[in-house]
Amino acid sequence: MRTKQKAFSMERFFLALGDNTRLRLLNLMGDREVCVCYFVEILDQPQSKISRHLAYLRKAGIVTARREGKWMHYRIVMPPHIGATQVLQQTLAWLREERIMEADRARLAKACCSPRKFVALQGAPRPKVIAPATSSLSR
Amino acid sequence: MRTKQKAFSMERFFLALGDNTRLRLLNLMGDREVCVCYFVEILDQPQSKISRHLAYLRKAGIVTARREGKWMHYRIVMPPHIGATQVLQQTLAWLREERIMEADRARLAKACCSPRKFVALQGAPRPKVIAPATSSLSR
DNA sequence: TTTACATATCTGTCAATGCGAATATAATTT
DNA sequence: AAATTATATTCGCATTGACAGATATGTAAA
Repeated sequence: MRTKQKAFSMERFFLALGDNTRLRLLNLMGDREVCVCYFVEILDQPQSKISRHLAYLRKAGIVTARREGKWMHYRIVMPPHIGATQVLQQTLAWLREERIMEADRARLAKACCSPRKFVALQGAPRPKVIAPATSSLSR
Repeated sequence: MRTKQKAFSMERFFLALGDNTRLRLLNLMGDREVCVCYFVEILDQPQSKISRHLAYLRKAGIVTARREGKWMHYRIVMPPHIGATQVLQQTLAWLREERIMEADRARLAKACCSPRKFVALQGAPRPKVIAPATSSLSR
């Protein structure tokens, strides 16, 4: 059983966005579900670092995880407040406009199209576009 | 001469929003210019704490200060990136919807209407609505 | 059940930030 | 110029969070 979630807080929400690695992760997710192994390859950072930041985002209520065999897939979920949802949408739009973020997305696209070039990704499940993330409020 | 500003960074921008005191300050400013003494009274926190957080917001490029005699007035300025501007606007909208933030604004309104009830505010310059904050981009 | 792989968590260290208390600076008044 | 008012900065300490490296857990394959 998962440890009890702290109540959603505005402060925590913004703190979660206040780290470059986490912003890069959110940018890579965008509107799709991405396997952890892709993050590790694309960002070229130690796996433990990626995992820690994903956990942080999860605790802040910004992403959720789904296990599929030995792979974990992460995706963005809209937070339980309209206001937060709209801020997050704007943030994602902002990410789409940043050069560095664009470069990350390009590397991900490349890895998806020809995973053979990324030895570590042989056989890993590809990112999949998902239905537009909805706020937990708009049921 | 002011010490050199660090370049605007997305990370820094969100870190600046990731503190409850700073969110309350931004909420009180909204679309007006507010004197430090009002913040101290309304939030009922030590002056040094208020000042430190205002300095943080200033360094993050989210507010500017203007001196008028012995009083300092702070106001929100839109950051030098369209994306940041839009996120900030959404954030302010979100603040307007939060209960606790509403209560702060109510106290400010009260202090403005009858500063006599707030001894410390006798003679202090009242908050003034300003032209809608514009991004430094849209000159 | 052993092994291998993917991911998560723990450990120790370091830097950043929060805080109250005290002090410094700037403008105004006396 | 001294005293007063408004605000800013500094100090010492506690907390948080980032990091690399080591280790633990969960799942599947052999």
